[in-house]
Amino acid sequence: MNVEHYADAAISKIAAAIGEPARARMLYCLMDGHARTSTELSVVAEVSPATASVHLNRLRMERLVKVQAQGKHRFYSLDGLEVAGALEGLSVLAGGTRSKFVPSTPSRLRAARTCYDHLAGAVGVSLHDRFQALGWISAGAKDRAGAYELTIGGTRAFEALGIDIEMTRALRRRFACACLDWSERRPHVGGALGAAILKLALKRKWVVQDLDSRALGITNYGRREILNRFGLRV
Amino acid sequence: MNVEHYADAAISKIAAAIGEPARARMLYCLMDGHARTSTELSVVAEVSPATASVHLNRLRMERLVKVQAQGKHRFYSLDGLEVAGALEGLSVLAGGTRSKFVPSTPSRLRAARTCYDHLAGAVGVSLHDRFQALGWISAGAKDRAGAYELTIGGTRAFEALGIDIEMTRALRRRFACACLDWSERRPHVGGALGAAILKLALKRKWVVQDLDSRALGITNYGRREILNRFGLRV
DNA sequence: GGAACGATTCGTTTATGGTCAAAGTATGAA
DNA sequence: TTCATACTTTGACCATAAACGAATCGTTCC
Repeated sequence: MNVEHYADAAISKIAAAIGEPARARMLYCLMDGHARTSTELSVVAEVSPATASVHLNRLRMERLVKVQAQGKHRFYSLDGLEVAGALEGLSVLAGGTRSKFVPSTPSRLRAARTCYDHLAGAVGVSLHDRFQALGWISAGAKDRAGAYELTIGGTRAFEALGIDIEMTRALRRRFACACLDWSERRPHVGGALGAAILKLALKRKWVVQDLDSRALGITNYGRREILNRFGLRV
Repeated sequence: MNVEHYADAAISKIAAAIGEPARARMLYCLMDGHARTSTELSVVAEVSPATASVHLNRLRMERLVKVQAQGKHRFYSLDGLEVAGALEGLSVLAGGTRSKFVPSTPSRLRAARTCYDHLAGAVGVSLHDRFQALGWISAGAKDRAGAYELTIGGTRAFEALGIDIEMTRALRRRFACACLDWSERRPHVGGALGAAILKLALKRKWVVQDLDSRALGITNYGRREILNRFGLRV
């Protein structure tokens, strides 16, 4: 086996991994920072699940994506910010001066949107910051990067809003974690707690879901509620 | 013809262009910022001139390199800093943390080296600045970007050093131009005059050439001469 | 246990694209 | 003009890898 150890060879392998339409579509889709299953990505890439699996395996070999098993699902996501950085470098070339991939999405996506199953966009980030400022959540232990602990006050507050924390904790997934929002470049609340918050916001009609996109519309009622309850003007 | 107009498609085409070993070698080689002929690049890429030509044509289509015809030579160089930026983004992934392409070249390259057929590196840049300060060369007309004019004093001075200016002018190539030095990020003297200066420096044994690289060694004699003649400590 | 589902592996087909020899074009030198 | 050099284009060949159906593996839910 001929081991290549020159930088240009390493670059070419990585670029080749990106340079296949189906794989590029997957990576581009994952640039919003959240994980997706191989089936979801096969739809995005417009290939069969079998083909998507092969592609994802290759991307994993090249350290472009990482995978996290969760029950019978396997969630794929970009393996680090450097990967997003490299993709952005390429997109600068791709788009000429009109780069900036995220702003190319409708601007309403920036205000509020779903990120897999939780609340993202400017609203998601604002809430995240507010929850921290109010002392409802706090950064978890060092060894569990990005995880959040719920404080006693936070538990009471979320319960008061109508979220069943005990049941949320019982779900087989990370309870609460920092999910990096690519357009905002700042984290919002992900995990089971994030999902519960989105569910609540939808149930209470603070936001309404766009059927064929990840965009969320904030209702006037929701705007008032968020201002009153969290002191946030959105 | 199905026109793709999504960013992921554009990214994949560009990444595919980079993701071929021979092309990656060419691009990586051009990251030092100076232009090379297709023949030179065919050696770097370890393919035949014909194959190199095909590759370079594709890189040109993707706006990764640009070409500048000069007599029967065609000089290829990276098409803009964005390209170097994108390549660096990839090299971060490729090399882990050991990226930084330019500093990876031996530090002696920074002192003095050849740039195609003329003198580059810190010494080349210093001399360029000194020639301007002494009023030997001056920036040419606006419409000939990067070209230099030789002043009357400069003509006398170079003639006194032993450079046949009339003959140098007769060569079918740009007489004198600013050649951007990637490691220094500042220009040195290129063109026929630059080549004549290097030839002189080699003939007078101010510098000696490393056989298997572009590095130049400055002799003690050369150090003294450059100090005496130009007032430069190198 | 077994049914249902998600995901991966295997085997085969197909096509894209890298390769170079040879011919062609363009420029410079004698 | 003629030759030499630098480079590109063309055409034919071949290897790599992308694609999918079918079979398999692994997990969850009755």
